[in-house]
Amino acid sequence: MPVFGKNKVRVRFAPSPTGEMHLGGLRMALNNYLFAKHNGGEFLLRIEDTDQARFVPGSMRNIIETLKWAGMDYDEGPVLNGDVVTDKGDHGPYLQSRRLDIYKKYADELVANGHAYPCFCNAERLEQMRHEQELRKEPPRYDGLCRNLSAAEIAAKRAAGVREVIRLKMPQEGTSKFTDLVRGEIEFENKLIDDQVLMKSDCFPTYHLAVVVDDHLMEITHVIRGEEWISSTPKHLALYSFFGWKPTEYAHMPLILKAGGGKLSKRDLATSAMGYIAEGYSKEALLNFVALLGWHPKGDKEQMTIGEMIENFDLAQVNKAGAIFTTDKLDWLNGLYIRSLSHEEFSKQARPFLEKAEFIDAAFPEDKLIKYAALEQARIKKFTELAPAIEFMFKAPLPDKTIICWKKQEPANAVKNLEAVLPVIDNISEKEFNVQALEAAIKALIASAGTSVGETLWPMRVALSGRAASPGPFDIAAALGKNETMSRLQTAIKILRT
RNA sequence: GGCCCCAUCGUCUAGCCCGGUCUAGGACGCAUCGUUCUCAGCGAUGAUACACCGGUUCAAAUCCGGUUGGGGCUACCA
Repeated sequence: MPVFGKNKVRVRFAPSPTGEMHLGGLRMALNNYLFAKHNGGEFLLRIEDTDQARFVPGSMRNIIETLKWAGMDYDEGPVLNGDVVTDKGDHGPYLQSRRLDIYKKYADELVANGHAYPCFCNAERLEQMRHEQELRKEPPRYDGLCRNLSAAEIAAKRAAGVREVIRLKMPQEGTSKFTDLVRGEIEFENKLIDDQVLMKSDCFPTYHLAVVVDDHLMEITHVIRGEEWISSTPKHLALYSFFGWKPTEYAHMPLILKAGGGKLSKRDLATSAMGYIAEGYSKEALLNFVALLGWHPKGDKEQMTIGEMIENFDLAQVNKAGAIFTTDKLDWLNGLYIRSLSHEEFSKQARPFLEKAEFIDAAFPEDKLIKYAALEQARIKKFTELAPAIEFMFKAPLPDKTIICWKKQEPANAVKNLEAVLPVIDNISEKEFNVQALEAAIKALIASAGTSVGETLWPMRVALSGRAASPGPFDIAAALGKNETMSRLQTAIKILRT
């Protein structure tokens, strides 16, 4: 296991509770988790709820539940007991809204040391300022009006009750550079970087202050986050330097893009991570799929278990370009997963979907369901496709005459062949009514008649399934049982005779 | 507009750091064939990519420069 410095690797997943966790979040969490586990380190969860305007109640619960469902247990982070949030680990609290006094203390320290300053500009002035800058074709940024206020001026503003924020006093010379673990060296000119607001007028910190303070206090060693944060990294570096702290390592992951290009938003995804589960995807396939977005293991093996992903994960193998999100591979991966299951396990996992669709009830016998579900196991890509696929097993079909006949087959010929099948099937005992016995008996019948296989098997299969495309006739018959098989064949004969 | 990041099949990507073994590999998807009553599955085969222009070099997907294109940031959002 590689060890980074003297300290144990500690990484965090730090989402904002602004809605349900979507695939982008699941992917970021997974990248951090895999990195931690690969290096024998720790994985923490921190909730970045510093924007009261965007806060969505219940989203923290969704995040915690999604992580739990995905099997990404965090070593430290918030824990929900009913509606009460407690902390697991000794670097808490893990909700930023519960750390306000901490941020205040560090912001004050920055001001005291001349690395930050109170700013009294209101929203209107700021907007006006930006507008004018735009007209002059200048980059919009804070003009530094409050940068060098005297103590007396500050006192006067405060006495007058003007709302204030704390701004970072970004150095105006030199450059900031850092080595990104996936991109190499990145450099910015300091004078181009804005005096970022650190503390808002509601006394909440902005992301920039909170992330640096928390990552330091929580002893985070590696920040693995989205590429959209690259341009704010110099601000974070400045803070580390002002506090006299050692910055974390940085790895900026490529973004997931929507089909036409552009950042993937909640709207584009339509569904949350849990929504994909409701759609019938498995955890295994989803995690595997999401891991492959931007990362590729050495070698050609793309289907991996979580254990294999942990073993193989390497930031050096992360791609720099953004990945366009399409679900073809997810469907394939899910199909592989479904086919890898035993019939029993498949039926067990599929059952909740069938019950939820009110397709069967809780009383439906398990052994029967195993047989029915097995018929379509190799044919479906997600669990939600099972109900419509096996519906014919529950409801005897009334197929159209033209479908029952094979190719150009005459109805009379189909009737003849189905009638020949009847006694053969009747001859098989209930006890031996299985695929092998059925196949042997019926193939023998066809051989002795000297006809082509299709003119018997096709009408028989359609009689049983009602569909042009379906599982094979012997499989259906065996699952259906003798009585129902006989009955469906007779029904088909009647239809053909009308 | 400014700053930053990026650029290989339709998509996810390998290769790029350490130039020749790349007439560019794999996977998904697609097509065809085989197995087969059908569908699925499985097996085989096939089509499709180094954005462009220069430079360095005996040799460039790989190094350098530029162009173009895409993306991100440019909030008292994260």
